[in-house]
Amino acid sequence: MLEARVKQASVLKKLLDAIKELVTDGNLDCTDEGIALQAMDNSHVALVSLKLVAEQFESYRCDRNMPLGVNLTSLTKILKCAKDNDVVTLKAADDADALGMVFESPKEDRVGEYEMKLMDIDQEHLGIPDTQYDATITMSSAEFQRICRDLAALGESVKIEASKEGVRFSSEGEVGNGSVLLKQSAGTDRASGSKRVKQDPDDDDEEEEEKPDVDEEGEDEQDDEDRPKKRKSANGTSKAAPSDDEPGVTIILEKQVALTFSLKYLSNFAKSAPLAKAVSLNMSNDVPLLVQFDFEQGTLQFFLAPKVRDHGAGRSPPLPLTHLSDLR
Amino acid sequence: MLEARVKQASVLKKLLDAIKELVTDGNLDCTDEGIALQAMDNSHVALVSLKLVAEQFESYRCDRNMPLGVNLTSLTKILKCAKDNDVVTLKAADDADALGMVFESPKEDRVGEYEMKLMDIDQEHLGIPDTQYDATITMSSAEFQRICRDLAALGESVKIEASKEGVRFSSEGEVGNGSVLLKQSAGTDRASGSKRVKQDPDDDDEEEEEKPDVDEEGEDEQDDEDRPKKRKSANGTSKAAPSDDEPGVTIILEKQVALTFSLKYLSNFAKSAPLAKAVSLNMSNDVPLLVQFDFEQGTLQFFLAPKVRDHGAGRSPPLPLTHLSDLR
DNA sequence: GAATTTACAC
DNA sequence: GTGTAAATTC
Repeated sequence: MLEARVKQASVLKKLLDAIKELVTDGNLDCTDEGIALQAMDNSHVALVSLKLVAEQFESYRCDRNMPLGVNLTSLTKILKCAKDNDVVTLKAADDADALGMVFESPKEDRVGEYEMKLMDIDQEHLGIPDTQYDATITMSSAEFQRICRDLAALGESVKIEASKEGVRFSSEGEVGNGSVLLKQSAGTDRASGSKRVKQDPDDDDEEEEEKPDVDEEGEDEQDDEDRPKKRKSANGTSKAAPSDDEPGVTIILEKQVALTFSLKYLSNFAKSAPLAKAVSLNMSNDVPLLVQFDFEQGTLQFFLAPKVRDHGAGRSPPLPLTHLSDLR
Repeated sequence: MLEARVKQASVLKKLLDAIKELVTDGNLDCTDEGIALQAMDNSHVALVSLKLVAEQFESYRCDRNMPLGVNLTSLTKILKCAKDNDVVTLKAADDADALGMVFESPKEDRVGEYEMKLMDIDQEHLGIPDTQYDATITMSSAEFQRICRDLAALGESVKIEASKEGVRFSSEGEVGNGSVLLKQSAGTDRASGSKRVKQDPDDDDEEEEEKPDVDEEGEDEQDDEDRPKKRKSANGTSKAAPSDDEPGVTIILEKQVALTFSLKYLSNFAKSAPLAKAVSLNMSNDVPLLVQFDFEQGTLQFFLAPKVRDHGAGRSPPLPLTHLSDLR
């Protein structure tokens, strides 16, 4: 049996807003480690992977592994019945054909109890390889969303180029061309040589926590320019930039990378911005992009294969990620 | 002749927004006591009864009784020509075939004059019986609206169950089931035995006025729990809970009641929420529900017959209230 | 919260 | 085709 308690309904609402347009049905895989959802998007082009870790629930109990097949549209409808500050308890009996949800107002003077029918979903569970990425960009998720929205007005795809100085997003279309260059924030230049460039979802560090005085090695290249005094610890790929207010831009670069992606999908990924102040874009040539949002309760990852290099002039659809091997 | 002056056009606007979807035409019955409108909804399932009392107008004069047949859609259009803070004067000559409206800005630097054609409407005037209700729930009108909206996403009808501990709204549908339980606020437990459970539209008490130090009898059952310290005076059925900020939930119970109603209609009633912070739900078994909003200028009542008990599984339309006798 | 757009209903 | 209500966006 499952009983998981979440302090703020708003977290779940934001999660569903973030993925419901990409995925309509999926299994909530409940284990003693937490709740995970992994699914291809409806056109089998992108992969969504959500992890909510058990420790970050207000309380969590899951006696046995169970995949709960949910329709995300229905789940969204029911979550709309919760106010943002409500405490949410997810409940499922071992043999349940329904997911129970209890919404309690902070003052405990209102209790909503809802039950949603479950469905059987064949789960092609993809083990996601622990890729070493050539380039990892950490930036404000809001800024990422803005750039996607702006460039989507111009063209269908965006070229993302990561270099030592910064990252450039550019798009071409009928009305015109556009590009946005984000320069790396001061004091965060981590060029090649560092072997910390990896995407490791099992990393135990706290997310969204600033630890300003625990900067490790690698500070030698840093010089104090009169830039915004946001110093990012940038400890690993899967970790978003610290979030005092607005995260700066951090680039960890093994190798220069330039890849082109469908803006339709990136814009969809960017809808997760309310979940986390920072987003990381992880790229290697000819490997699917990983767009990752780390928030207090867990991690939300999106994978998208790059477009083939420039034949078809942006008209070619993104590569489908149908098989696990495609993720390599 | 009629000449009635209203300080705030917004009150009339909110009133029209509240009922225009239910009723398209009706008679404004003008007497020296005030202005009343009573009409069945367009499908003759619900009854709307509005009373604006003469004393609560800024000035009021009505020499002889006259029913002014108005099209509420047209009236809404004309009221949109008034700003919320405008002073509105309604004018009608004794033999008038038109209703005159004057909108004056608070600074008196703008005057709008409008005239709306009247129509002849056969008025089947229903004397509404002064029912004693088994259960009277007073609660935040906004919360009532929220619950109707939430449950309408799940099913077509809602079961309302009033008991001593609280009131439960529940609905069942394809996606799932849902229920909301509101607990009675602390210090307001008024169980059976009290003979103050009646719906009396001629009650002279002030509405929406807190009189905190004039609590009458009936406080004996009250114990001080460490709940929110809103103590409601709960003086009578037709009186909404006091409204410092958010009214708590008050239940006056003669007898436990459980009735099922069409959510489409209840959601429509709930549109009156902007008129009053509190709403009262008055129920007896097999008798139409009374949903009542008390505001400074008067009272707005909605009556709706309950659905027949559970054959047809929520598909049966609500009972029409075609005849007065049905209201008993 | 307001304004716009879209969808539905008359 | 018009007008209103709901959904979405700013």
